[in-house]
Amino acid sequence: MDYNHREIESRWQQYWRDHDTYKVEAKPGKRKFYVLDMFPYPSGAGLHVGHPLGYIASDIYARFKRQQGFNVLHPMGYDAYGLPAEQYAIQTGQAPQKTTADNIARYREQLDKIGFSFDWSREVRTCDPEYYRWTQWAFMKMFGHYYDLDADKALPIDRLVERFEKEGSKGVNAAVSKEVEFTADEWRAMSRREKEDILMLYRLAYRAETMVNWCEALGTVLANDEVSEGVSVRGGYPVEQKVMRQWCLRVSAYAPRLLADLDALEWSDSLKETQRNWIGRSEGAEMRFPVAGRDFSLEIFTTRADTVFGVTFMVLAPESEYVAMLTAPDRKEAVEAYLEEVKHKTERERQIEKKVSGVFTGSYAVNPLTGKEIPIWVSDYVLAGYGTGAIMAVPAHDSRDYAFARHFDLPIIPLIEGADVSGESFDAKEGRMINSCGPGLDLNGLEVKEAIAKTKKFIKEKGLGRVKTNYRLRDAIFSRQRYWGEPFPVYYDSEGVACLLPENALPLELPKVDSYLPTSKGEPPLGRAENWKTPEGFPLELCTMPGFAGSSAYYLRYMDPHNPEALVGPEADEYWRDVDLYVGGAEHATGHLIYSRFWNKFLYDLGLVVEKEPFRKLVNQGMIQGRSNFVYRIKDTNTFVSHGLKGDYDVTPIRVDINMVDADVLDTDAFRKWRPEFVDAEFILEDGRYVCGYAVEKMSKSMFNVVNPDDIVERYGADTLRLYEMFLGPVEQSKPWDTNGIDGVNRFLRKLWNLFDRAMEADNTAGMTPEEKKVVHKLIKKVTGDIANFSFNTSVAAFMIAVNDLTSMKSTNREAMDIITRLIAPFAPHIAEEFWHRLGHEGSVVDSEWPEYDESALVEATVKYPVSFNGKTRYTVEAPAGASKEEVEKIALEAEGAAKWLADKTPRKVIVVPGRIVNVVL
RNA sequence: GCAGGAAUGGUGGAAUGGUAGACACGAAGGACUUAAAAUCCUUUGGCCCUUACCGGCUGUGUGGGUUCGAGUCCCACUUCCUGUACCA
Repeated sequence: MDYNHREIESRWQQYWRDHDTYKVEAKPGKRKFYVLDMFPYPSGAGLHVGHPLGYIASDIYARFKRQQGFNVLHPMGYDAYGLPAEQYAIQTGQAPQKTTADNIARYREQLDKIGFSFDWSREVRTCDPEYYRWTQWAFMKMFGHYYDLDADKALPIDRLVERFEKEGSKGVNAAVSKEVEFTADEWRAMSRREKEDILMLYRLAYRAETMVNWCEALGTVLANDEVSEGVSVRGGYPVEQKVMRQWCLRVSAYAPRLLADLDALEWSDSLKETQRNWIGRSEGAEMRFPVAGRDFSLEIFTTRADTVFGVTFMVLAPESEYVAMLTAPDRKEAVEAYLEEVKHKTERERQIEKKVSGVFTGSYAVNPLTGKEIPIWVSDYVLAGYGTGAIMAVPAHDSRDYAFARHFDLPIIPLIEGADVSGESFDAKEGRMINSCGPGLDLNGLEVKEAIAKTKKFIKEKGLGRVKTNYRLRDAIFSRQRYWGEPFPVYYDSEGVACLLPENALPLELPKVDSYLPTSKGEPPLGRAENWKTPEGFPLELCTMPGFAGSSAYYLRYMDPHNPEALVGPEADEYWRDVDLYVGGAEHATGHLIYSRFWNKFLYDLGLVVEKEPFRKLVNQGMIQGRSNFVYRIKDTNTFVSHGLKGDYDVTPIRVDINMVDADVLDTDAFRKWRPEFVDAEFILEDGRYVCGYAVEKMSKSMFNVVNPDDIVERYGADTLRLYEMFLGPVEQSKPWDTNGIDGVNRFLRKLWNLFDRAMEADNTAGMTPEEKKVVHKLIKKVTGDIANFSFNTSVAAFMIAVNDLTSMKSTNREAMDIITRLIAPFAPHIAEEFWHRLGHEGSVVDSEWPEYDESALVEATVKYPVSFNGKTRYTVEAPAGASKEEVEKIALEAEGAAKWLADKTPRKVIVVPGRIVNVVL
């Protein structure tokens, strides 16, 4: 009987469906294991061979754990809200509800063909009202809480109101957008509107003015990467900087915990490091510089308190509130001109150009340590969003300040012994201080680190400022002027105050609209929805939530997907707790993986989840890149020249569909038929063939390099696809897709099939021979270890070796086949299921027991000899079965010289092979 | 600039500090076949020696170091990838 993958795979997939094989329930008392994949965005292009890479790896792991006796939760769903569906809707008028549902159906069909062990009864879709009611619910909870820094957790906003009523803002230590001070009496005297405005500064989900890229023509906010040189990438419409009222999440309040809890996670160092950088903790001091002739001070943040004696000017961010306050009347025109210039640049442009620009305000600050007056400037190299939006400039020891000082010819005072600042600044935090002595503080001769500590202490004692830790992590902007997302459960009352809908109004369903464009008044598309108001007639929020909203807590919903009372019920949460293994791309390092951790910590503070971190172990699978092919058109002709000859012509490379190319040789007839403009194409061939060039790029439809897993499954089978994707190399590594090796993997499965067939025919009921036992147990040991280490390519290789060995020893042993069936079940579940039933077992191989290996089976085939050594020590030499006693002894004795360093140690075992010592075991 | 990672045959890639190149692809040769496909066998890092598959030398980006022994550990450098970037 031949290996017929089509028949086997469709039969067992049907069996799994019929028997609900992958359905899982919480079983208190049984060890749980939660394996999760980052759920996909169902794009119109369908899955390509890169998508399943991580899913296959996690599926193998999930099946392995299940065979080891764990109760494994392995769900799947769809991150269904997103921009592409909306763009498509705008272009075609098709409802995103419909296109998304179609795409999901297609994804499901493709996923099913690969034989994953997902429990589909737990599927979630972020665009499903029964799911997103919990996204809206979480938002409401965040709106209703603030972050108390003394309790170091989120507390109900009512508690804050109580304190305000009793004591005003005094003693309240909370994460806040802007410090405000008021007494209890003042609070009580405030209007409702005023109180709400104050509370908005504290809420974890809050509305605030934020700087955005606004494109008038498109009627929407654009991300920085959607803007280039002041115009929108799409359409080329002008874009300006604009302050807009946006919903935000106070993620920054959790920065210290997000940083601290990173340590205990089993994530890759690089990913943890990326998150640490993103959170960006820096310790420093906040200092006040009095403004000359005025009764207020400029607050700045610095990590280099030691360099105060070298401050020769101050710089404000253009958006800083200080600018208006400090601009002298005679400088007003110049400053305003500069602000206008900056306004038309995007933040990104400001960063890329790096052209030094700025303007003097006409005001001076007083250096609190020297009493000297220093000019205050405005420049866009200072960011409004970090620290206080103002800096003290130390040109000798900061490269940005240095460039600015050189450009505007401001003084530069070196503060570190031996630092040459004639050509560039000396930024390193090392060396001995000089020129740093003033009234009350002398830093001269101190090391930089000592000087920083001493200065911090000084400014604290003298009341010049305070020690402060800053974080780079900013609050997340949570509004989008788009249609295809979760509506906010928010309305605006007659005073314009943002209010929550009652919880029983959830889910607030996304209404139908007739067009997905902004309204003529420039409102988001929801402005077109009929009756988009509360029963009382108050208008509902028109923005929707961003993509990361729905993906922030989906892992919790899988635990208890049909619970109508809660996102996750306490029993389900107590049992499943957290994700033991999370597999997905590293591109989410600073997005989803921060937001999810934040979301989880918030729910943890509320006592709704038991674990403070959602993802215990994380594996980032590499990307599978595409291999694009190119043809070379000679400029202004319809003649194409083969890759090797293109150097002789002036050519334009054009991507061609890889389906028309076989081993880089173009099918010229197919190419002529591909596009009307190529019908008359002429070719200049080499050796009678047209050879294409190639490049490794992202796999994408627009690059014509997409390989569809369905085609591979159809031709070779799902088991081959699964094994091959694992065999390509380490899961974590990115690699281009190439089909060259796939025959080898398919050949292996056919060999395994034949080996099994012969074993069944032989009807051999004897036990394994020592040789068979050795092969099989070596395999158990290797595969068990490799799966645990996520090293699937080497396990596939181990299977190949074992099958080759058993084939060449003409093994027909059923016990050996039984063990191999269980071992290969996670990798190639269809063929394993087939074997399992042919071996006469009941039930699915999914529930078979993972084999234990027998160390003695491995040692048995190895000879051990006692050998005397140095006339004192006795130890054993372990050698392959083939080596003779004399040979081994001789080698061991010859190695005596090399082993002399062992003189005062007692070796237990020296492992040798003919020719040299391999290992000395102490 | 900063951070993290990587560099091994024609290719993808293996190697708890212990026979480098597992396994696979590709290539070459052979068997079977009218032929092809499929399958099977042999060879396959480089160089050298030999009638004799015996043997030798060399070899994991470069230069040093630690070690009886280094692809692996340490230092410096080169190149590439990935992330991030005026964060004071």
